Amino acid sequence: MAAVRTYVHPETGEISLPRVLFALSEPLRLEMVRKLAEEGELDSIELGPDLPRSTLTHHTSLLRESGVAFVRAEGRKCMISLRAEDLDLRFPGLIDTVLSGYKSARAEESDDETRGSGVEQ
Amino acid sequence: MAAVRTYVHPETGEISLPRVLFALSEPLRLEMVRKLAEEGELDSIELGPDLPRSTLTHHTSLLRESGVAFVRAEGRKCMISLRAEDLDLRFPGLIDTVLSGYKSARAEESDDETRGSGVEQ
DNA sequence: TTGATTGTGCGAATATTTTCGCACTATGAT
DNA sequence: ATCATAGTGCGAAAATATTCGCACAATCAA
Repeated sequence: MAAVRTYVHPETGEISLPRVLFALSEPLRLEMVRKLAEEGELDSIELGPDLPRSTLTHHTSLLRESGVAFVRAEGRKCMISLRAEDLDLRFPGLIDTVLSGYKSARAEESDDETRGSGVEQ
Repeated sequence: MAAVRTYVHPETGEISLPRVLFALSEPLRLEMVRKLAEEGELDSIELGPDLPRSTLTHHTSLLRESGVAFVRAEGRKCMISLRAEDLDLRFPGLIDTVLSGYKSARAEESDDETRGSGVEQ
């Protein structure tokens, strides 16, 4: 037999704005969310290849508990996806504006690096 | 003479997304930001009438340092305003979507209260 | 069944945040 | 000058968050 791993998720209507913002305020998690938005469902190792496992679990749990991510067991793996539709129902436009702001700030940073170091491709 | 109180603010281009999200992830500060958005410039006491002064200073400093609020001395008072234009230049739409999400979640909560307690106005 | 892989949960160390009293400075009113 | 008011900054306590080793459970493959 098999006690399949299950995960509890807040319902869409119960997702709390401060908790979502808090989840997104951590650079590591913000980057995870970007990956999920761009690449769709990922297993947790793809989400944080260099992190110790227990640290990874910590962050994915936080994303799940805050309503940002949906988690399901798939064999040994742990598949994670962004709850984009739910978030958009609950807080319309939020994830999009956060991610596009993140993207443009990142683009700017790599500009800086390129100019600052004289690196040219 | 008089060493007038001055406040340092990050430039628009230096405002960091995680820091802004973190600033907004605290319920107390989120409520402050809502007040600032709705009522315009306020002095710090209007922003947190029931808070101890040093706690108030802590939160307004955090809002200022994260680029969310602009602070200026006015006599003895400390006038605080939302850096709405700067934030919108840096992270277009962010503050609006956060505040409208906050508003609708709040509306829903008071719905709950009303229904739950049978209170009717 | 054995072994390798993936994830979980505990517990402890560390770091960060929050709260707030208190002494102090700046300002304005009398 | 004196007094009351508003705000700041320090420092300490408490609360939270983060990191991660380690033992363990679940799954799959051989």
